[in-house]
Order: sequence, then C-alpha cells, then structure tokens
Amino acid sequence: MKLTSKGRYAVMALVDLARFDNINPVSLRDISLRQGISIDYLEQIFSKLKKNNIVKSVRGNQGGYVLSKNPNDIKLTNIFHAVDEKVKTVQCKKDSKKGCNGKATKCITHNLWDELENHINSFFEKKSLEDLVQNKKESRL
Amino acid sequence: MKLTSKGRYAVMALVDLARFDNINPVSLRDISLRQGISIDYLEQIFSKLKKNNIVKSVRGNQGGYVLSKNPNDIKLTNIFHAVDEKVKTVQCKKDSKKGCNGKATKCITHNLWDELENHINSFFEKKSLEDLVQNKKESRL
DNA sequence: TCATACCTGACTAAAATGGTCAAGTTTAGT
DNA sequence: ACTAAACTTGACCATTTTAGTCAGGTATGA
Repeated sequence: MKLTSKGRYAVMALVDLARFDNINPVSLRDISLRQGISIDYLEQIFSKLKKNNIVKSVRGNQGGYVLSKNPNDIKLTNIFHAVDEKVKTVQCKKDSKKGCNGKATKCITHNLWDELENHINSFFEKKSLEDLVQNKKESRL
Repeated sequence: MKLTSKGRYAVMALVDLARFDNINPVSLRDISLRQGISIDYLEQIFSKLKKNNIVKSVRGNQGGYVLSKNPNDIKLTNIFHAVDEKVKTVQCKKDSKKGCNGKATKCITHNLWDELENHINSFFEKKSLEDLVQNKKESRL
C-alpha cells in the first residue's frame, strides 16, 4: 500500500490548478511557489498526469498546464492511479507454497485485504477535484 | 501511510493463534510452518504484540504464545498499532513555510487526509480477530 | 540436564522515497 | 530573428524503510 507525498503533491497541485486555470494556463513555477513543491519534482508528476489525460500542456512562453476535464469528472482515484500510487495493500507471493497463490488456497487474510481495498477505493471514487476545491473555499480560502 | 507485510504477517499469525490455542500454547515454530513466515521474523513481531498485551508468552519446553484477550476484543486497529503500522497518510512538515503547519494555514488537502484516515481507521476498529476467524471458517477452513 | 522455545539486539541487502541535475525542445512576444 | 519562459526527458542519487537474517542468550518442563 502506498500513499505518499507524491500522491499528496499531485492532489495539491491539481487543486491549485483547478482554482487558477480559469483564464490562462498555469505554470509549474507558480504552483511551485504557491504550494512549496520543487519545480523539478512537479515536472515528474505532471508528466504522468499528462500521460493519463488529466492535464494538457501548453508549451512556450506564457505556457503552462490546464485541466483536460471538468473538475467534477476528475476523481481522486484517477489522480492516484496516474502517479502510480497503488492502493494495493499487500501482495501475496505467487510462488510461495504456503500462503496465498490467489487461486485455490487463499491465504488466511486474503479476503480482509480485498475488503480493505474496496473500502479505500470507494472513498477515492466518490471524491472529485471539485469537492476539494469547494471544501477549500468553505474553509476560508 | 504504511500497511506492509509486517502488519499482514501479524494478522495472519494471530488468526492462526486464535484457531489453535484452545488447549496449549502455540509455538512460533508451528505458526511458521503453517503460515510460511520465518521464525526470526515472527519473533520480532510477537515481541511487539506481547509488549502491547495482545499475547502472553509461556516459556520453556512446550511453551509458546496465547492470546491475552478474547478474539472479539482484539481489533485490527490494536494489532496494527502494536506492530507500528501507522495509518498516517502523509505528514505535513512542521517547519515548512508553505503548506501546512497544522494550525492556522492548513494545507490545501489537509482535511482530505484527515477524512481518509478516519475512513480507514473506522474499518479497522470494527474488524476483530474473531471476525476473521469466522470468515475463514465460512470460506472452507 | 537437555531439548524446546522464548528473548534481545545487532546487522544487512534490496527497494522505495523524495527528490536533484543536466540537457534539451517549443513557442510567445519583442 | 532572438530570447526568455516554460515544457520534456531521462539519468542520477542520498536517505529511509522494509523485510528480513544471525548470533547469542535465558527460562523451564520432562
């Protein structure tokens, strides 16, 4: 299970983007300044977000990034997936004789992790970027 | 956020223990054989479980471990806590000017992680060892 | 007294994390 | 045409965490 700062940064950056891209593309430099994330690291993250069609890039001077969908249609699950935050709890080794091979003899706790994954994913599937932006506005910008 | 195989092993071992400790203490050796976890690693884990009063040890020949409470009273949250699996998503750095200091200027996604933590913890607080043992029985031993 | 089993702490290889650095390419504006 | 802003790509790396192993104990029932 991974849920680290890369995922957090991705979300922070996208919320920032959602709030400021009304008119012009937003540069990583601006996001970096506002959110306190290094540009170099943001570049890594945005490269992935772009590949997953969450943002579009505008190159050249005055360029930057823009959301490629409505914030309502961008769920957290999409974001995490894009930056390789896998909500996989623990893998059962394929080759182990004991324990779980995923087929006949499920390991003693296999169902548990499945349940947990569903539990967490359902949370992420409900939350959209729009929700977060609203939440931010409510809590006094 | 950490949810790794140490936590998984702890749960596996305890479910095993819950099923076999009816009469005698269960040795780590037996658990090791049944669950495919190295004895040395189990010792680390059980040391922590013991400190957190989840199991009791019986030393000497024919010794082993016994649950120190009813399986119904051992929640997953207790187990994870014992083996230092913190369900902490991401920490906001204390010293960073930007972002979150936990007080006045909550970082843009702070509420989100709080919500998520609660969501996950509630799952762990509901599940007891007994639930897992039952679940195992249902799914054909 | 000896075999079994717990107990403790040091150690470590490999992977993940959280980045940095360098060397580009693209394009708006002058 | 030039230049500066901004995206693009990929290599690199220090630190921390993970998932253990190893060695040398101590306790105790038979």
